[in-house]
Amino acid sequence: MREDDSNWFARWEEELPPPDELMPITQTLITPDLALAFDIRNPTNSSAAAASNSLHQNQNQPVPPPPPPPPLPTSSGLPSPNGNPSLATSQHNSSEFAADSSAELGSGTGGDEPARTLKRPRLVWTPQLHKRFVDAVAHLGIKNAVPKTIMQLMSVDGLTRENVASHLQKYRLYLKRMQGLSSGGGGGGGGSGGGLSGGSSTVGVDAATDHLFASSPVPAHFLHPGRPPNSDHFLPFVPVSALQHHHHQQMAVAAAAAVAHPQLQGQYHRQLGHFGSPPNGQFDHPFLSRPAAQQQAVHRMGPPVHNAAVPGYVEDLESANGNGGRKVLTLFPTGDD
DNA sequence: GATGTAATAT
DNA sequence: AATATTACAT
Repeated sequence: MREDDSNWFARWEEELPPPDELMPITQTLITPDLALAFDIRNPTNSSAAAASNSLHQNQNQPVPPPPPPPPLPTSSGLPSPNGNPSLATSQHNSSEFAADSSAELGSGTGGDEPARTLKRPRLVWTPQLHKRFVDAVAHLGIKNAVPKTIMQLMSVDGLTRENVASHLQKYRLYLKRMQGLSSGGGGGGGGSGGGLSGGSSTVGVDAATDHLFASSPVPAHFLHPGRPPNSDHFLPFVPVSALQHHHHQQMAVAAAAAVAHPQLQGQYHRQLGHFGSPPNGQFDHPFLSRPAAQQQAVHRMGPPVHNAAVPGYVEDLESANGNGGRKVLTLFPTGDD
């Protein structure tokens, strides 16, 4: 029963809202989007990456040697690039600013700005993004396909050379392995799923990111070194710039970052490249399980390469970020494949 | 410095 | 598991 109202002051503490109901004040002070406006990011990337990232890679074609990809008229109206995975399970992610202000007021603590301490979230290689990658490699040719150039060709903002390098490394292993156990079958290319399901018995133990790699057809010449790609057959590389339609404010960002722990992790999020989307209605999966699915009902042009019905690669996005609670950077896929 | 590769870390 | 990071050789 109630004691005495006069004693309320004795237990005022109990009236306080539980910790889980508290929201850091910093949360509402500065929105992530606002943060973007100031281009707060981590300078860990090399100048090249930074340059490429910071600037709009409009018609800019930083790829001197290789054959210039012809602009393809992608009739994709690009409805709304909002097919954004998880955008802001925001909680106290703006910690950077909190730290920032406190740091400044606190008398320049060592001067380590959060902006410099920020770590960018892990990149999530969506099938779409991977395809972009493959296309880039295909057009560059195996020889010129080095991280830097690939990165440039991909024109995906936020993508770093290391991202590509890491991915490339794995991808090469994948190709290697594929050559081993698939000469004619097409286990490799078309994605006849059979190729990789069996289980790494032939060559070494490698196979982890295969689903991803399998989601995108592998250009033939990848497996047969010694024959230069005839010309440009595929790769409707569409200069992202072409589609860059800026209208209202900022359209929802393409990247998503989720924070989980109040660690010293700032959040990074910015407009990530929404690469062109060659019309295609093949991959219009509801990419996300969340109420934010992206749908692109475009039409396809022409299948340059035979691609078997690729199994809907619809891994739960959750599986990617559903882990302990690391934040992940997801370049949103512009439905195309 | 950029790259390739293996090993290791998160 | 999927990426990132590191170490070392090129």
